[in-house]
Amino acid sequence: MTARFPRRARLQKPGEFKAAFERGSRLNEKWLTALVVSSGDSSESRLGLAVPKKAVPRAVDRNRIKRQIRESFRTRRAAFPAMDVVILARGGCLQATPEQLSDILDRLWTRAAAKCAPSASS
RNA sequence: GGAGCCGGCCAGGCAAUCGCCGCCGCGAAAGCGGGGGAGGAAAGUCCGGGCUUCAUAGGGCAAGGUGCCAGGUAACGCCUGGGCGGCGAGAGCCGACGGAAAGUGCCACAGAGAACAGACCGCCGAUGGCCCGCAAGGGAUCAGGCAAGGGUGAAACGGUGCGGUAAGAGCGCACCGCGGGGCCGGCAACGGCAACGGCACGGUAAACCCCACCGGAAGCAAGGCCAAAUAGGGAUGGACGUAGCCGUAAGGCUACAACGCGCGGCCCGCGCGCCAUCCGGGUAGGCUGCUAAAGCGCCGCGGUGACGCGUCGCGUAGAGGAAUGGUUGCCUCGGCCCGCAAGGGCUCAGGACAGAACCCGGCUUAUAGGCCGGCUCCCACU
Repeated sequence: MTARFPRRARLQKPGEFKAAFERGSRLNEKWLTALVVSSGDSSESRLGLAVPKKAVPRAVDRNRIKRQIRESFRTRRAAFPAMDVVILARGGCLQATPEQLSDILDRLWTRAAAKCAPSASS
């Protein structure tokens, strides 16, 4: 289970996204925003992606950015507490190099995990 | 060798490893194994179909579209062949390319005049006047004639030349153009031929319009099926005064003879109140539509060709908050550096345009680098 990313580790239902957007804590970094909520039913951490067409007009770029985020999540999620995270891409994220994006994501993961750790431990 | 034209094709390669999405097999499951997993444009959504639902007796009109002819096709605004016009030295390329003799409108500015036209400059002044002269004749230009030349314009009521004339004019002639008819070739668009007619008929239809053909609407979030919980609807049956409390439940106890709601202004009255089963609608959710297709490839036959027919082989992504990727190594191409060169080195965020969403046929647009075939022109050599 080291670095897998099966289907159940994703947010799939509109309700799950809605919960993150309405109740989640917002963590802002350059180009990306994370919406974190400690996951209710699942014991694993789950990821949802929101890359709006407005922020990234071309489909190729949207796919590329989603893949980069997923890859980062996949390799690190074993250390995460049970939480639901929605990563929201904002305008300008196309200018980020893969290295920059990866750094930003690392910061977001640690911040998100810190946010959820106390509630998960209790 | 250089310059260019046309058609077709590829879309960095191999390996290791960590992942993702379907399918098949094993497994109770976790998972494991096997095999498959973006494009030539998947894009723009501009046309044409299939499929689906709704509408529709039949037919007509309208909106909208198409527009040389013939063929191909399921169909098309596509493709092929042919015709005509334009461009190019050529290979070739480009063209909304039906009708202006059905009608209506418009043709600005400039210009004298713009559609059954017109005389600014100009030319002439033969003829009739005028002046000079004896006369022959000469002169100016009043009447008048002309439209060749100048000038305007996108366009000036055929063009060029010769004759002709006072000057001119299709006035006459030759050639070219034009016209209607004839003959010949062609399925046709159209082309050719000789004679005839002195020329009549300006342009504009991406202006209205006329003619011919097409022409119902919306789209896979189409549409079909299954269907939890909660609330509500209907039917049937049962229990039964109602409310509270106790009990897992069957039921028991207490209180009131009364209550609440609906019908109604009020009373009487009537109905409902609890439980079970069934039915239909329908939400979340799930399944389906969903990929075998007007499919692709080889060969043969028919056809100038688009394409058609036949044999054989292949069977090719199906997600659904949406997979098709990350990392590393080697090679390749590119870039940069060194070198006269062969070659060597650097190891770079360098590798075009771009990501399927029901499926096909087209069109249009984007596209690094490269390969193959055919053809044209120029230069050199033999």
